Amino acid sequence: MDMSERKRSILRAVIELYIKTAEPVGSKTLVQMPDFHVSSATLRNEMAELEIMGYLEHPHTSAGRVPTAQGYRFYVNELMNAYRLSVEEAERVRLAFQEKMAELGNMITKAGRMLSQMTQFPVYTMSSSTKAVPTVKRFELIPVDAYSFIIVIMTNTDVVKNRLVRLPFPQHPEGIRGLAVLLNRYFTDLPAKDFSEEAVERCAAAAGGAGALIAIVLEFARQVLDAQTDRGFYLTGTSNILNYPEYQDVNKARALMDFLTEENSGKLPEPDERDNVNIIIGPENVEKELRDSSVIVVSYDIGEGQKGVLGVVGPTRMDYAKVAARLSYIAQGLKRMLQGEALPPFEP
Amino acid sequence: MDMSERKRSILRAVIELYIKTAEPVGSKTLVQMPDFHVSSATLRNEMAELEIMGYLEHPHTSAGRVPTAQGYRFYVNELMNAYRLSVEEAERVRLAFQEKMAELGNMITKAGRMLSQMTQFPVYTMSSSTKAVPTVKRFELIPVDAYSFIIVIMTNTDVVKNRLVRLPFPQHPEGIRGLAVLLNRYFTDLPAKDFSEEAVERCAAAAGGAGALIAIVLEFARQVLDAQTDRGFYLTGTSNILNYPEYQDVNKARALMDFLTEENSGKLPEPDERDNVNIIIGPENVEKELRDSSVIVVSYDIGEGQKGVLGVVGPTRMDYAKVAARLSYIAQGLKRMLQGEALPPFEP
DNA sequence: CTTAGCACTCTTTGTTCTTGAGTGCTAATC
DNA sequence: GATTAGCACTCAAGAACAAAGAGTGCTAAG
Repeated sequence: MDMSERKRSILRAVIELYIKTAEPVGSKTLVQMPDFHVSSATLRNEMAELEIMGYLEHPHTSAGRVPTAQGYRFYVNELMNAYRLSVEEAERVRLAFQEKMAELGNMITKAGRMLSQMTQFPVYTMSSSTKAVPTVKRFELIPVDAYSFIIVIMTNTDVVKNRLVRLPFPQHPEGIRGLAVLLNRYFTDLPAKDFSEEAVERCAAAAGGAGALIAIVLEFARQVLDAQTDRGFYLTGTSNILNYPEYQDVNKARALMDFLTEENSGKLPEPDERDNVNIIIGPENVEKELRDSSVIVVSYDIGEGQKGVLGVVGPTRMDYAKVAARLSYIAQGLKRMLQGEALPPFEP
Repeated sequence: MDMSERKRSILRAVIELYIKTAEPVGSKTLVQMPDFHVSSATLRNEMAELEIMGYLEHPHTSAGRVPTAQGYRFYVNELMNAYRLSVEEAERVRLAFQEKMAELGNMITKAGRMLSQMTQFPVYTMSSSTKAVPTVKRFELIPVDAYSFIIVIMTNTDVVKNRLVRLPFPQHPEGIRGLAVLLNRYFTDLPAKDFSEEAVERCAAAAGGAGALIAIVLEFARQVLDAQTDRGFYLTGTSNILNYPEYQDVNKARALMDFLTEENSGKLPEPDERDNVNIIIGPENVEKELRDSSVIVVSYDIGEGQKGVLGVVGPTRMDYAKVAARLSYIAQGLKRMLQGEALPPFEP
């Protein structure tokens, strides 16, 4: 049984109708469409064959057809027309970008919120370091007054963090500056776990009076380096799923929502390849909690050694073309913003 | 009609049963309790009076009694026994604090997650500045190499932020250090909106070649100061509400969930007074989206000029005593952690 | 004041029946 | 050989109805 042109267009019609209505599609509905000039009986025969081929299924005898995961997959790979944002929509997004991002706050967070609002689906964002082990590239200690100084730490991932430290005893600014030199000598380009006791002692010996501060600085360095492996997880719009009939069953909704949390951020799909929009359909998901849902996910470059991940979660009946288009548009904008570029009216 | 001792204990029993079961409480159920040595008829009479007094109500003729908001209020004010965490529970929390907090990340966030897990309700946290207008207390510019330097900004709220700036043209370290002095002269203790054109020009004139960098530094300062008014909102455990029968109606659940978002953080209850556990019952809420729910909220001191808010949202049928106890226990722990104290086995 | 008793109300649950959408199959038609 | 008309069949969903059960309010007696 081969995939005739007519079968393809029937399959496409069934899927697109089902995406819109969430109702099983029957032969009668199809016959009313202007696209088909055949009788309902013919459509029934074709649909029966599509069912045998695995693209459609049947909740029960007297119901219309519903796409299977395999059906969606075929649709995504072969049938789907690329969705192009309308000029208005693209412009609206661009303006929102300009405006919202100017408010500062976390740009990534804001972009996630925008995307969720546009798609009406939950959206997750995270960033994951691609550089293997984070190390300190440079220590900087700035004396503020006799009782306090600021630690500034730059990592090999070009992240800069600081902390104001208050001391219970006065400390000479020169001692602090000297300590910085020593710290840079002993502890740069070293993963946190290699901050050895021994090195601390040698450094303390060289530092004299300021040696007592080493532990404080290194503790902060450890925290910063640990935070580098942090996934910076953010999630919005989960409650949107309650809008869709597939999650009217509270248990299903809860199962998905419980899964979509920071704790599980490591289990959420990440794209296999940079800048590629990945579509994972229902049972294709590794995690069983996602097997009834689909995920569209993309990654984008941010700074050196870091990539960002942006994903949309929804029912398998999801307008893949539209969501993918919006997702990649936002990712594109985000990438530019993060690189500090101005925002040209980028490609829709 | 006065509130006899017996009425009080009947009211308490009804409320506590209803909190446990979410089922209307009838006279038969009460008569089975060992606490009452009267007949069901007597209980019925008493309950009818409690209903007239406004503490109970009746979904329909043949149903048991359900507490009204007024009933809960009376319970909270007069009837409720303070709930004391068991030693085991307190100890468990203390250990979790020690462990989880050591992982760093945002302590407040972690505490929120713990509380949500303990109560099985959604929890929100935010911090709000109590100091009126944020200003820069001190600018610090650290030259890194000819093409880059780090801006460090300390605010009057003792927040320190920094940013690495790359320049398209080389800049002499001395010029940068000189600029720092000028910035501190012209722009400290000044709200962001008073960074006038005029002041920028005067400063630029004095700075010479490095004057071009003023705009960059001030832009960052503006961002930092704006972020100071940020509420640092965090929310967890929203999906928990789906566990409770009062939110089995998907529309109700969605209404609440849609309301519980960052955008509405300003509308969420904040305690009237520092360190006081506030209980807001159903219709007592200002926001109509919360009128079917209750909120327990507390604030705690963090650093100077900042207070933190920690709140729990749940159905009006909520174990007020238990939740309040847990909430304030966590808030207490959080406060200590944030003040950098070690964790003694604090009061349950 | 308390309680036993009883009629009454209203929700909940289960049952049965009907309706209608949609199918699969067969036989006739192009 | 592909298409179509026709028809019997299936099954979910909804309506209508009945029965059960929980709980009430009231009355009259203790």
